[in-house]
Amino acid sequence: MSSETRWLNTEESAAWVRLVALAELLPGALDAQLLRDAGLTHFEYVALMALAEAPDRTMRMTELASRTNATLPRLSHVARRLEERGLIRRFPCPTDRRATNATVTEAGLELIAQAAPGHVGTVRASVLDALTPEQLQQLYSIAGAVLARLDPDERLAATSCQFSEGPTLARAG
Amino acid sequence: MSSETRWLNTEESAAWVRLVALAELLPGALDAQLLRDAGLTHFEYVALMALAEAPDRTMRMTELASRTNATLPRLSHVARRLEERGLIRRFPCPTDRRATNATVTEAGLELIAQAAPGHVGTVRASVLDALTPEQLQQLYSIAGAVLARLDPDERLAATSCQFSEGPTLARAG
DNA sequence: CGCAAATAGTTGTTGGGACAACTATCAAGA
DNA sequence: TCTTGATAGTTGTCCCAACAACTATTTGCG
Repeated sequence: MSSETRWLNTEESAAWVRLVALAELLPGALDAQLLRDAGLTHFEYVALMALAEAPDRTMRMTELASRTNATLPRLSHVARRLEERGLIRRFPCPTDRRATNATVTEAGLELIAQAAPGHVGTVRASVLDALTPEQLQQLYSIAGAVLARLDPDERLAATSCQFSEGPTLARAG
Repeated sequence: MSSETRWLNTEESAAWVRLVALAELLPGALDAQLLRDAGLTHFEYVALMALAEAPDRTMRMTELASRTNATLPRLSHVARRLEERGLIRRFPCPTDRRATNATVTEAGLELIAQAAPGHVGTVRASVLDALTPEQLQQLYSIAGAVLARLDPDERLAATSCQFSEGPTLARAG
């Protein structure tokens, strides 16, 4: 076993408590706004967004799960619900009959196009506007260092920019 | 309505994506280790720890809920489960018959004393050891700035040090 | 070819958290 | 005093995520 436990000193404890509080509150705040304004959880929003920005607005379930940091069972349940609401479609992959492809429908694109401004507003109001440009850069580095520990495979690192002024959502509107 | 949406620029988007990934992965990592090694969720661990460090190892349900950033219904359910496991006891407050006090039992103290080293190890391995002292200070400031937006009442700010080398856990052992 | 192992996905069950509804008690004021 | 409103807590219901079990297909290899 390990030697004597190295307890946290004052600075470590203070930073840790705040980080835990942040990790606890942030998901709820994101879900609350999106559910209220668009009837989507944050996870559903991210999944639809990932599909919207994929080539042909289509992606393999496994790849989508990886990009959104979800297990395949979780994504499967969510995909069923989204499909029932007409926001995505699923169809078997022609080249690999084990696989399933998912596509955002027009209704799905319209929904995220409608939801995006409010979501970005929440992101700014609750996080980005509270930080200086230096802190934004620091946050990037710190989160990167921690993710290297928490997510060694860097599945999430592959997540593309979800907020570009890009043409995807413009087309969707 | 608001004017044109200010979409995120490259730096903002990159930092945001990482922060979301961190907030998504961290709670699961903490729960996983504690559940595996002590049969406790991270929330249960924090609640027990808060009670262990309270005067008389006792706290009002409302205050405990506030310190752990839980709604009262959530805490009530958790408290019932912890009480069924013999880790806490609940009894009516003598001075206010609406209120309930919760106390950690000896078994509860023993469990967290046994769980604490592993938990601190996980905290170090997954977060603290990945950061420089400067980054630790930056994280403290950044999280503080964001919490001021997410948690304006600063309920969590009152959370005391949960990791001191302090005598509380020593007494518990 | 044929079989074992790995991969892709779905489904069922379980457990926890959010929310609403409810009871009980306290506090403030006419 | 009595009555209104606020406070403290519990309970019930619904929804979502974790996990395990399962089917189906593909791949690797003898």
